[in-house]
Parts: sequence; structure tokens; C-alpha cells
Amino acid sequence: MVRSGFAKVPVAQRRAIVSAATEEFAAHGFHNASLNRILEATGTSKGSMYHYFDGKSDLFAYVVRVELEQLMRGVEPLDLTTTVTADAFWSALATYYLDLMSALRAAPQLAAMIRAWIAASGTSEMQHVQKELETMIGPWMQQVLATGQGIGAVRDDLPPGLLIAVAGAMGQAIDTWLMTQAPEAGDLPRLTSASIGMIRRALEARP
Amino acid sequence: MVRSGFAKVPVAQRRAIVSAATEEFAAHGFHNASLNRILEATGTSKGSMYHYFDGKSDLFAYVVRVELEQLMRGVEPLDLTTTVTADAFWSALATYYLDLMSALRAAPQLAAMIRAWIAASGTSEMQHVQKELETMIGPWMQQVLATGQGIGAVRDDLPPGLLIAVAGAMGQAIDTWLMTQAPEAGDLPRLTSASIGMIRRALEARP
DNA sequence: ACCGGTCTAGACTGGTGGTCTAATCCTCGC
DNA sequence: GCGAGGATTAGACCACCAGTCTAGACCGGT
Repeated sequence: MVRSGFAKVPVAQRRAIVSAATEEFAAHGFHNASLNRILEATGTSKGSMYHYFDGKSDLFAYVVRVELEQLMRGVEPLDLTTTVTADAFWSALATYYLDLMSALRAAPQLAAMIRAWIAASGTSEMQHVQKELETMIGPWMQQVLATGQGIGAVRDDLPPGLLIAVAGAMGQAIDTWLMTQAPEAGDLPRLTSASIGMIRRALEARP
Repeated sequence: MVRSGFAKVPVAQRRAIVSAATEEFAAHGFHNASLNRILEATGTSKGSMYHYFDGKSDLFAYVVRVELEQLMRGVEPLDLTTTVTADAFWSALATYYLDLMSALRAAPQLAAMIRAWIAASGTSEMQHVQKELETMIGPWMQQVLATGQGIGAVRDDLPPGLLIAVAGAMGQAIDTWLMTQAPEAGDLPRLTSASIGMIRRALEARP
């Protein structure tokens, strides 16, 4: 967890650190990013940095969180209060997903950062980072899932954790495939909606 | 790629190196594994090791390959030549998947190794490892996919690469969920078959 | 016997993340 | 106004890392 001291540091330097760290992590991934380079780039001393953060992965977690929050802020939040049919539920999810994807497409550095996060997740140093971010996103996902099950859009014959894991993995795989393959622009909407369709197929309740 | 010299080294030492490396990688993951520790454990000198392998990730690729081959050897190969209906195709896949999973469950070190590989994949050092292993598995997957499409079991309205990526990600997510959550033994068959069912739902051709 | 290439040992390099101590700053109580 | 003492900073230092390099051992062919 980020140490308390960081809140007191002047905004300018805080922003400088976050920006330099984002750049470094986005460019080199977590493991090949150099803390020393970030220090050098921002003129921060090691003592100060270790006063602000518990270590490299802590800084990484903080930066990812800040960037994710910024991404979320730029996207119309998902509103499921008015959806009462399965079709409405799934199409609301699809538009939300499309929004997120296009926001990501507009912020390549953020996208690189997220890719760095995905690439490093699973490594042991990332476990507490994962946990921290899960507490940020997990409840939201669980609520979406519960809503979907409530209106009969999502199956409820399997453990919620498994459903979330599978859905997340599918989304991740689709994202990276779309990002790296970069199909012709004309094909993109069809591919994205078909991809969401796959998730729906896997998760929807069957009569 | 592994250097030619390694083939000439005595079997005993070769096995010692592979075994020590497996242990190290399985225990610490790729990034936190220490080449020096492997050298120390096997009494190999740095000069020799770098004579055998191009570096840490090269050794890792070799070890993963050896272990994977061993896993495959212990499992009845997938035979799709006699399957002509979609149901037969999917059930053949399901039994094969179950075989693999139980073989993995019986060899925890191998499982740890594979988890280490999955965790590290995506990192930049792993790219050539990925490529090497993909040339080992990729054609097989493509052939399974093509067979499935041929008999109308698998959809063909999306790019093969996307289908493979999604199926692989789903399998991975299910595997890790099953491994880490370790549900009661009684539930395992139901969960596995339901999981395969999810993959089928996402990928099967619809009338 | 000796020559030449192959293999081995391990010191060495430039880098890493993280720790530690000494100094400075800054905010309080007085 | 000023001094004490905790919070903050600087950066030397540590153990360790993957990878390079050189000097020599080994060994088969002539």
C-alpha cells in the first residue's frame, strides 16, 4: 500500500512521478522497468521514493490504479437499473465494453500500461497488486453478475468466481487479440460484437 | 535455441540440470528464479552453462519443452479421425481435456512449472519462448480447429486465431480456478464438464 | 608429440531493488 | 524568537543478478 507521505508531496512532483513511472512501465513492462531510471528522470532520491512507496511493485500498483481511475472517469458508467430483459442486459454490457475499448484506443500510453499490467499479472510480486485492484473492481463485477442473474440473463449453475474468471479471461484474450492483430477498421465492429457474443454464449442462462 | 553442446554432455549431468532448473523455476517462477542457484545446485560453471544455452530464458524454454513432452507422452493422444458428429467431437475433446488435467494433478511439479510459464508469458523475455512453444502446439490446435469446422462442430465466422486465443484463455482461466479453488472432490467432474461446456457454447457452430 | 579447436572455470562488469545512516527541514511548544 | 524533536531527504552502500571474457585444461587427429 502507498505510504501516507506521498499525499503531502507537492502536486507538481507527484504528477511528475506518476507520469515518469507510467512512461517507464508502459515502455518496458514491469520487470524491465528500472526504478533508478524513474528516480533519475524525476530527480527524486531513493530515500524519498521509499518513503512514499513500499517498493517497485507498490509504485506500480499505485500508478495502475490512478490510470485506471482516469480511464473509468472518461467513460459513461454502466447503468443496469433500467434493464429488465436479458437482451437489454447484454446489449448494455456490449455498449459499455465498446466505450471502454474506444477510450483505450484513444489513450495509447494507458493501453500500454494496462498491457504491462496484464503481462506481469500472475508473477508473484504482482499478487498484492492483483489483490488491491481486485478489491477495486471485484465488487462491481459481482454486482453486475448478480443483476444479470436476477433478471435471468446470466446462468447461476456455476460458482460466481468461476464465471467472473472465465469472463475476464475471455475479455482479456479478445482485447489483446484485437489490439495486436489490428484488423481492418471496417471489420472492427463486427469482430467486437461477435466477441461479446461469445462471452454471452458462454455465460447466458439457457432455458 | 539450445546450443548444440548440450547434447554431448553426460546424461546424468543433463538430467541434473533439467531437474534442478525445473525445481528452481517451479518454485520461484521465471523472473525470481536464480540461474546462479541452478549452477550452484548442479555444480555447473557459468562458462559451461552459457555454452549449453543462450541464457536464462533459453534454459527455461528447453525445460518447459522437455516437461511438456513428458506430459504429452503420458496421455492418450487425441484422435478425431472417427468423430463425425459435433457431439462426438466435443466429447472427444472433453475426455482429452480431463486426461490432461488428471495427468497434471498427478505431477504437481510439472503443474507448477506450467503455471510459472503461464505467469511469465507476455513478458518481453518470453516472446521467443512463446514462439518456440507455439510452433510446437500451434499446428496441432489449428488442425483440431479445422477438423471441428469440417464436421460443423466449430463456428467458422470468426478468424481462427481469435477462436484459438479465446479457447486457450478460457481453458487457462478454468484450470487456474480449479487448481487454486480446489473444490470438493465430488464437485470436480461436474465443474470440469460444465467448464468444457462453456468453451463449447462459445465456439460451437449454431444452426 | 604437438597442434588446434572445444570446453570449462570463475573473476569481472554494469546493473538491479532495497536498506541504512547522517544530515536537513519544518513544525510545534514555549 | 528559538530550540527540540520528529518527519523527510540524500545518496552511499549492500547483496545479488544475468551475462561477458580470458586464461587455461582437455582431447582427438595427425
